[in-house]
Amino acid sequence: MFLGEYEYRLDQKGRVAIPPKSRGDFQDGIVVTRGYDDCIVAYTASTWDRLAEEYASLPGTDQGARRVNRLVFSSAFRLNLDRLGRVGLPAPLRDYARIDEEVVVAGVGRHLEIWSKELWQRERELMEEQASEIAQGLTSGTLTR
Amino acid sequence: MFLGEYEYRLDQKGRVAIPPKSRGDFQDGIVVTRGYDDCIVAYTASTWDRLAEEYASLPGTDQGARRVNRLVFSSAFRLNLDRLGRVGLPAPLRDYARIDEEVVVAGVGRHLEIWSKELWQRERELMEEQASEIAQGLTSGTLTR
DNA sequence: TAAAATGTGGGAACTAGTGGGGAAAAGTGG
DNA sequence: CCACTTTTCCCCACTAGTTCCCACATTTTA
Repeated sequence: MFLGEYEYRLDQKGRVAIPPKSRGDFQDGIVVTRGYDDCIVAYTASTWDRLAEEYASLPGTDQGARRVNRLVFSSAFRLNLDRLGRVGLPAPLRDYARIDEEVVVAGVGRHLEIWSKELWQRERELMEEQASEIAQGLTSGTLTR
Repeated sequence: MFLGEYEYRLDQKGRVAIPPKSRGDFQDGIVVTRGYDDCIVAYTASTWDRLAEEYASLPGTDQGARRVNRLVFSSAFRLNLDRLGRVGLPAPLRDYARIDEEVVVAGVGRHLEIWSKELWQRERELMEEQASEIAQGLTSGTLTR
């Protein structure tokens, strides 16, 4: 399980460090792709394989499904960590997530997310707002039992 | 079950002692994360695993649920006590709980809470004010059943 | 009162973060 | 098809931060 929040700095070659505790999970490869909210998402090889199967099983007759497939697969890059536990972020993803130099890597359960520090801080505020609302909704649910 | 209230002092490296009686509960690891009211919450490994499962079951398609996941998992750090029963508090959590040097560790049933001493004292006043009111409401409720 | 345990501080070894250089591969133009 | 240029990838070195371990002094307990 991926946890925690870590600040890193992109070097001049566009590489970012992966938190040491998580490096072992990416020994078989790391798949970076577009996340939903202007961030880059990183899956382990095995998690990606499972996701890819699900996406691939969508009906090819449906235009929406075709578009989803196009986006998902064309946005994904299968890479490897270098010996020092870094990964080079492809330019299209860097642009999408508006990453320049200061970066936050966050553990979100089954995947990592890579954010520009500025966007992360903005997102954190939104998270806190929504968390309190949603937490109230959950109060009557499973989480408090 | 965690009980009691203990004062400690953060050392220069950001480490805080865990009350001796509770140390055994964290042998398999300690998960520290953001609490709701400017404090740090510490769960045992097994308690955290149960919580994480429930959170992970939220739908990934809903933006609100994604934000909650982001907040919950990125705020949590899985650590270990050192041989002397201390744990190093990650900087993001220290900042959030405004912890500098004087710290209160409080047992709150299933989890521990780590407070800056100043905030704890303020919170204690609020607790005492509200406790009598709230207790009355609860008297006819679950607590007495 | 004595012994054990605990809180606090410091030191050393190690790990991790960052930057640079060289080789291989790919792309481009002749 | 070949040669040159550019980019990408891999490896290494240096520095800084972190973690682990130990020692001391104070407190608690028997």
